[in-house]
Amino acid sequence: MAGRQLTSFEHILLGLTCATPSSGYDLKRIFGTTPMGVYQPSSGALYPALRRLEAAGLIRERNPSGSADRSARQRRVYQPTHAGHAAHLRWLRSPVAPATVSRDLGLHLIRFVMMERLLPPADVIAFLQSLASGLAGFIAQMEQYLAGAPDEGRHPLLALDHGLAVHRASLHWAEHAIATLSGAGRAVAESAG
Amino acid sequence: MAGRQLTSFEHILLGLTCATPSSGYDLKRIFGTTPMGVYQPSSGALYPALRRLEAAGLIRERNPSGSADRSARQRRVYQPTHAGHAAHLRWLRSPVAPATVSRDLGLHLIRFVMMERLLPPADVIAFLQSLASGLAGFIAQMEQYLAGAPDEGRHPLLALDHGLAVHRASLHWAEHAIATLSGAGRAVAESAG
DNA sequence: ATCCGCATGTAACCCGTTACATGATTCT
DNA sequence: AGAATCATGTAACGGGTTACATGCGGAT
Repeated sequence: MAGRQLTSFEHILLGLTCATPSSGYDLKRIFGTTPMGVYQPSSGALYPALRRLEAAGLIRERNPSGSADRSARQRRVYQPTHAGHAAHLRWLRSPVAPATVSRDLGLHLIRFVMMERLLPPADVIAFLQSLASGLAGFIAQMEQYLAGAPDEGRHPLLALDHGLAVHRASLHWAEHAIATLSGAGRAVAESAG
Repeated sequence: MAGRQLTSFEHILLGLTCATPSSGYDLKRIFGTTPMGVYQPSSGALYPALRRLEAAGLIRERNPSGSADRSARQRRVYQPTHAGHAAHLRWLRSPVAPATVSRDLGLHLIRFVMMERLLPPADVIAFLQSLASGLAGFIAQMEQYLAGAPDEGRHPLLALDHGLAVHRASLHWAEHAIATLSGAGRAVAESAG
């Protein structure tokens, strides 16, 4: 069973190997060339994390079949175990904590990307709705704060405006995504029905 | 001189003590009740950081005047030294690295807030302009990536849309802030002239 | 007298960064 | 053969989190 819960980084690595079995180097390149490859993990973070996932029984090395262990190094390709796949799905389905919706927004976006073809459309919609709800709550809090405690100078007010603007953009995006995906889901369901 | 460069956290603590001399507990409460007090530093992070800043000669304890050192504990209020004030100003004036404009956006916002009344309006405007320029570059990169490598599924494209939306919101905010502050600055200059 | 909140501090643990080391494969 | 790249790994270091320890102050 789970000794302790995984790091965000470990969850992401697990998800990537679930999508396509990869070696550490592959994963590094994925982070490097991927859309938002803003984060480039170091070797000292990547390989120990993979060993931890392996020790936890969530991923295993593919193709230990070659009998001769000579030249056994070079290109360890990892793939998820049953437990690993289950853990990944659990992570994808874990609820959006309203309190951390702002801080973990990037992580939620990564989860959203990884949900495709692993979660039924209804679950994805529900995820986006809870994300939107959390964002709306956060925005409401900021508006309330802004109404209650003004007069700290122009810059703090402008910074609050920034927070409001970007979170409203996220909220609008979530609503747009819900509309897009539920529309497509309905179309698929209709064409199949 | 500077033994090593400071952490972002240390820079923020230094800036807060520059704004108003504070004890560790004060700082903790500031993080707790401040607008975006999303981050609540732990005692194990806060107090060692203050000691590091003290050891670096950037802050010092106020009021060691009371001759009796008995009950010398309780409520150590820190204030910046000359070197600390200078270091803070250097940090506020440090250029916006275009490559990290997205990752460090929150930090740049904090810098912006702390610039008020410490930096001349022209420097603030220049800061916002370089921030806007970096954001525009980042947006252009994302648009280019989006045009070049499509067809990875709907979710990745939507996630990219999200990134574009929030960074466009940041860019618009920066332009609005520039307009607001330069307008106000001009008005002040005119009324003074 | 005691309990609770203020206030500072410390130790164990974990993990990421930096920098370096090493072996295999491919190119010239 | 030699150089560059692929590919994995390790050691030192730094700093944050968690959890615990401690002491002072005011309230009942």
